[in-house]
Amino acid sequence: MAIIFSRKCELGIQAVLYLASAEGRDIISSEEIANELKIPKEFISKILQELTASRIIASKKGKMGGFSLAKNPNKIHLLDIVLAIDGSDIFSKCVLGFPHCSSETPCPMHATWSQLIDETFKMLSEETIDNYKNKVLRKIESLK
Amino acid sequence: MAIIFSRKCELGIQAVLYLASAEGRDIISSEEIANELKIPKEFISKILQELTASRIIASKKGKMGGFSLAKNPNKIHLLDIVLAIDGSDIFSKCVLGFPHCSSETPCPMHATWSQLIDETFKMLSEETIDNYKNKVLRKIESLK
DNA sequence: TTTTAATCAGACAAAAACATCTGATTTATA
DNA sequence: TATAAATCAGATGTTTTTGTCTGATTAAAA
Repeated sequence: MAIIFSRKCELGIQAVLYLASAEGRDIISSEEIANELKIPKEFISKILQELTASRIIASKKGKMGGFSLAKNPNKIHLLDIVLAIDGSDIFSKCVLGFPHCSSETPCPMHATWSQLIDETFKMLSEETIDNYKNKVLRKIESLK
Repeated sequence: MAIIFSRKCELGIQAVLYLASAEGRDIISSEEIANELKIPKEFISKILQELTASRIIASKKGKMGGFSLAKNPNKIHLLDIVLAIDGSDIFSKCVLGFPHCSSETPCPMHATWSQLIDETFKMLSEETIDNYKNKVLRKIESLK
């Protein structure tokens, strides 16, 4: 089966969007995020740790601890999260799995695929969490 | 790590392109394909079996047996191979992994992502094996 | 008719991704 | 100061994907 983003990356984006949507409320626990997004607490905790290490979000330990965005949501791009969790392979690796695929030794699909990937990269690097944070609450409603 | 096509799908496209590039030569063994593409014979054999079952390629059993395209290369689209091996999830599943994502209950990225996926679908459904078969030989040269 | 060389089918093995568990550490509050 | 509630770190378990192996079947050629 083909996939675009790993499960960890999907949930990482969901979680960051949820944190952005909770503006005004200082700190959110991993338990609340897990409950709202209907995903396992243990798994999202691991992902939140990775995002904290990448300084996309910040954590506060101890009682009343939890997570918050590390910067203004209009400064966090979708691309930041994708690179932090999945890395850059999707943008650089050969779509047909050939080794050393480049414009010098292109695979058959290199030219056509590059265009689509460039567009995808552009979108992810331009769109910010701020642009999406309101939409996530509506989606969460539909999960209930 | 994120991926687009599964490894089986990558190699499936490679193999079909190789068969297309060998026009005039009636039948090609899985061993030749494996040697040329520098991939394990056993693995590509399994993939060739799947492509045979989907009637994208045809097989001939027994001594001097092997594989050939099941139809004219300008009738085989990249999409046919992707659907046969990876299915349609990549075109229909939510990019953020939410359940039941649609234009009625869209995820935050639904609209932007749909555009990119539609373009990708269009490309894969329009481009034929015929358009790419010559390029694969040049790529194979670079593997040697 | 026997041998040889190929695909086919299904079981098996290894690696990666996904998910969970346990215990340590941190910090607010009673 | 003791307790409770949170993150953190690392080990462990499970599932999926990737890759391999074995034996059966098929068909060409000696």
